[in-house]
Amino acid sequence: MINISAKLEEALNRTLIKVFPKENRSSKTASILKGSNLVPASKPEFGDFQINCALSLAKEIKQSPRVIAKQIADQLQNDNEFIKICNPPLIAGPGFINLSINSKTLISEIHFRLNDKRLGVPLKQFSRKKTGEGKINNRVIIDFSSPNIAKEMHVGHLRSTIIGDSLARVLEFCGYEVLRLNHVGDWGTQFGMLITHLKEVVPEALHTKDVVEISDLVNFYRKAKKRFDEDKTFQSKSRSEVVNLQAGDQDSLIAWQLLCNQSRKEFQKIYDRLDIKLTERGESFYNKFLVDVINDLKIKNLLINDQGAQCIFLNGLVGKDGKPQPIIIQKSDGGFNYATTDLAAIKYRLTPPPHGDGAFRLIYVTDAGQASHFYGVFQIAKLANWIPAHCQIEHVPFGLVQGEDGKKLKTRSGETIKLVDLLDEAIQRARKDLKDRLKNESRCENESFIDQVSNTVGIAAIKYADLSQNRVSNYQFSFDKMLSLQGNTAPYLLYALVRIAGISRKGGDLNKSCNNFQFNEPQEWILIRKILHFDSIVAEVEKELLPNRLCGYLFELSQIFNRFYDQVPILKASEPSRTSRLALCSITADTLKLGMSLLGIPTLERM
RNA sequence: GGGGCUGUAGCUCAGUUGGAUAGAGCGACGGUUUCCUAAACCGUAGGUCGUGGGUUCAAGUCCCGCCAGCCCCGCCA
Repeated sequence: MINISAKLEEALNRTLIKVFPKENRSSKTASILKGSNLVPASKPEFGDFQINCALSLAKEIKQSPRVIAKQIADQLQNDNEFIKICNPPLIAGPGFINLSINSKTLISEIHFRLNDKRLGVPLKQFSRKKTGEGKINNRVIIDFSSPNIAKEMHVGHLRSTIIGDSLARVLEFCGYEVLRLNHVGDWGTQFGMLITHLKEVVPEALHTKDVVEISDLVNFYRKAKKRFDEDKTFQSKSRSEVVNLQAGDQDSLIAWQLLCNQSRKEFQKIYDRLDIKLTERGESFYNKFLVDVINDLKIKNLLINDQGAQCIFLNGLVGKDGKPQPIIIQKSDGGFNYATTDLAAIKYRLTPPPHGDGAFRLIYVTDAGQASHFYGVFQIAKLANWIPAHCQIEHVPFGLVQGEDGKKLKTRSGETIKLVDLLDEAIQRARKDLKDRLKNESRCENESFIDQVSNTVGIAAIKYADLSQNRVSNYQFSFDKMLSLQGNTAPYLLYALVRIAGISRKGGDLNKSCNNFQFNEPQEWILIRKILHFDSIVAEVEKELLPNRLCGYLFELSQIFNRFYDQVPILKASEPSRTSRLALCSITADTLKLGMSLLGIPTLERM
């Protein structure tokens, strides 16, 4: 109801100018009336929107809130645009004005939704600031997932990957050009030992293509790490290997590529299963810009040499000992660290093409533990003037994944859980649930149906459980809860869609149009109002970057639909109710499908 | 020591930026199936919003203090 609320807002502003002429407003009155005075109703029984400003004005203009509310309400009814879309305002409680949209307007919105693929969600209007290519700049970079080369993806990558993907989908839908960047850990000291180990174990890999399948990279990493910890000679070889690599030695680069490619294949398997698209651009990409970062900071007099390291001291950053806390940009041995790389990345991402990405909004989806790191890095970028005024850069933090014991999620033996295993277990459990149900209901389905359903349900459950929680807090991982058939879970939402598909199979034409919809039941009106809220929810997620708001909405929509389905006959209803109700089913299905797709979750016809 | 996040029903969590009697789900208890998938629906019980102050017509929400838990803090990312 974004367009309706905009119209009401305009009508309200016209009204407020009449009731409180601008020239007569005290500064306090003006500040109260500045900004939006129309808010969504706090409860359904209060209507669709409410106006609260009578309460805040009472003291200032020395009139009772209800008297003020009456003046506003009376004046609203003189506004032609207002009376077209809204029922007469009601004054309630101490001085609230409750507004409810009239049924004619609601029905015409329903007609509009039936033919609108975007379901009322407007394309975002971007600032007219141009990119280097001369287009209006709508480019956003979302930095998410970011596993480390030669290590397996584990639960730690789950939230970043799932939340980042959903945010990318939402922003794309809103009209952004989204660059999804996978900032993989493909550079650093660990490559010394990996390459040394590789050269010794499978030397032929360097000169012959595809002779090595490092099928278990983790194992490979472990062995290299073990040797590094135990063997002094290996250690020194590894250290010089890092130097070789950074100096661009041919063999070292080949070995490095080999490791990266192998990891890439492993990562891709997971991304394919999760249906997540990412552009890989690892840390190594920024190597050639690191020196420029140091030079630029030097020129701007921001660097301080402290014990041989190039540092920046930010105001207010204090260390354990109470002394100012530096951020190290260049180590005393001349090497760079992650702060340097992140700074180079910010610079590159904001620089217009062809020397950078030219994005105007940067989003980093990483765990909350990195909050202070990003705070520091963003501050430095600001000090160095790398962030143009129209650009925004934000860290989107999320909490830990915990087990049902409230502790960090681990296997029984205390090891990190592999992401593959997590997906497999969810699917396998979904499969078992499905088979039990088929047996109980004496249904018979073929293997491919069972595969498809359990796969979809399992992945959906994992994604939805993560997304449905406010990302800031820690999240308690539980297979039982996420796969449960009741409550705010993926299976519950999927089931609502399956019910609608069932209606369609049993002869309900969901594409039939009609121009005399008729709704008589309260369940219908509740559903209509919920459906029409979709657009403002998407707008909210775009702004707040909180996918759980969308999940909460979809769950409530499913609940309201289930109630409607349970209490109001559809196929057996007489016309025009039958067609009217089928239309509601149709838009509910479209809304659920679109909403789920913004979460990165596919849907089913039967389950 | 400094900083961040969290604290809401037995459990897991919402709470749309200060609005009306604080909401869901699970679990518990009770009910509903000649009818579109009952994987559903309806009802009951359950609260000093960690705590103490403050701001105001109005505070779970804003400010200050305190308590508890988790996380981060010099050459790892």
